[in-house]
Amino acid sequence: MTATNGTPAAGDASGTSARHEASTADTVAAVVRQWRAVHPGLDTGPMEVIGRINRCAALLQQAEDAPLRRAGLSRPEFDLLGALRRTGHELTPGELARETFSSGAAVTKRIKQLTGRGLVERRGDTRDRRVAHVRLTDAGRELVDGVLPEQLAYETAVLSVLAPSGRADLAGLLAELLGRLEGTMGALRAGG
Amino acid sequence: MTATNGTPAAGDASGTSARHEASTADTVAAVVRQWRAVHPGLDTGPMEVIGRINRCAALLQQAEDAPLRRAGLSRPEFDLLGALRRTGHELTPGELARETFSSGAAVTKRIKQLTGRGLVERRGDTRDRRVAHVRLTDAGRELVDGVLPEQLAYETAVLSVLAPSGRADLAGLLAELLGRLEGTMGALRAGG
DNA sequence: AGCATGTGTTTTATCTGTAAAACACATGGT
DNA sequence: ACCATGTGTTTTACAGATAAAACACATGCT
Repeated sequence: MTATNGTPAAGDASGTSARHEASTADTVAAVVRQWRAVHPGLDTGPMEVIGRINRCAALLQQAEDAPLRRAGLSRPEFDLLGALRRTGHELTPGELARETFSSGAAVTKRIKQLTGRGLVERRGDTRDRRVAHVRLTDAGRELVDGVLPEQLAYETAVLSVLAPSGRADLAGLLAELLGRLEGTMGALRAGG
Repeated sequence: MTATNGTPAAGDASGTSARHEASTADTVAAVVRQWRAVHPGLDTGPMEVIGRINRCAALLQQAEDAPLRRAGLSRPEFDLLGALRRTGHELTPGELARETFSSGAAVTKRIKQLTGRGLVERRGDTRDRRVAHVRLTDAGRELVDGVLPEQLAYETAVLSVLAPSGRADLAGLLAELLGRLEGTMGALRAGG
């Protein structure tokens, strides 16, 4: 254990240490401060949004795993079962892939897994024999219905660190960002 | 701070709230609507925040991969190199693991990879022969310094779908959430 | 009917991350 | 000095994801 580095910024020679977000001490703010010290010319603004979204997502997913794992489910598995539950009808593997934002191959594996555990069932389409239809078994539906309230309660507890108005504002801003993002995402493929 | 848009349906129990979010048609809103139809009693509020954070993170990471992959880097690799660059000094594998929020084993593999490509170098500690010290090579530093501006420009372009005030509000709210989350995360292990 | 083409799904090869064990070494007590 | 214990790092075994190819079948053209 080297005792030489007690303070985060090792070489803050110039007095350009901005004070904007000293009160909210999150890790991303510290990282941004470091970058600004090394590259004073760069606009680090986007980091404060994107870095925090990524970090929040990582922390929240880790937290969400807790109630899910008690039910023996991974998050992708729960997403698949949830898609079947909330749509209320059968879905094909392709539809499930689109609904859960994962690849077709991943969906195939998950269906195989979940079928083996008796949570979903498959049947072939009678018209088009390429396609399959996947539906929840009774056990699968009961599992989802049992886990979802726990999941939501847990999420509510996690988000209770924010005031209700803050939660609403955050949901609104994220909705705006996400809506525009999902609409625009094809426009900047090779841009820069 | 206050959202300047129409108030998003935070706790609307009656099912006639379809119009508010018709303008911001994001996928999460549709999913939440489906869940409310199936389970009218559940408070789906947290989904609108957490679901959107997860979805935004997925979309943004996919987008960020573009400029990174042109440099032949994955995001975890860039995070490792970036940690070395922004701290300005050598880091041990353990420090790198903490700094990049990944496991020690993953860091070991990445270091091996990046060492093979000549982007980082290792040396053993002379005092404590268990620990290693990792530093950027000149090529590694140049690669980071070349990629970072592209990365930030790309992120700026992606975030330009939001107004500057919206970006600031979002960054502030996420900072608050993240700061509290990072502080509290140990308190609700088995809670519900 | 026969064939080219497109679509839905699965398989294969490969890669990355993780948990748990193994390993290497320092440290402190005796 | 010796040993028990703790810490930093690496290895191992394995689960999971992906891209690309393979596969099965429908559809439309001739």
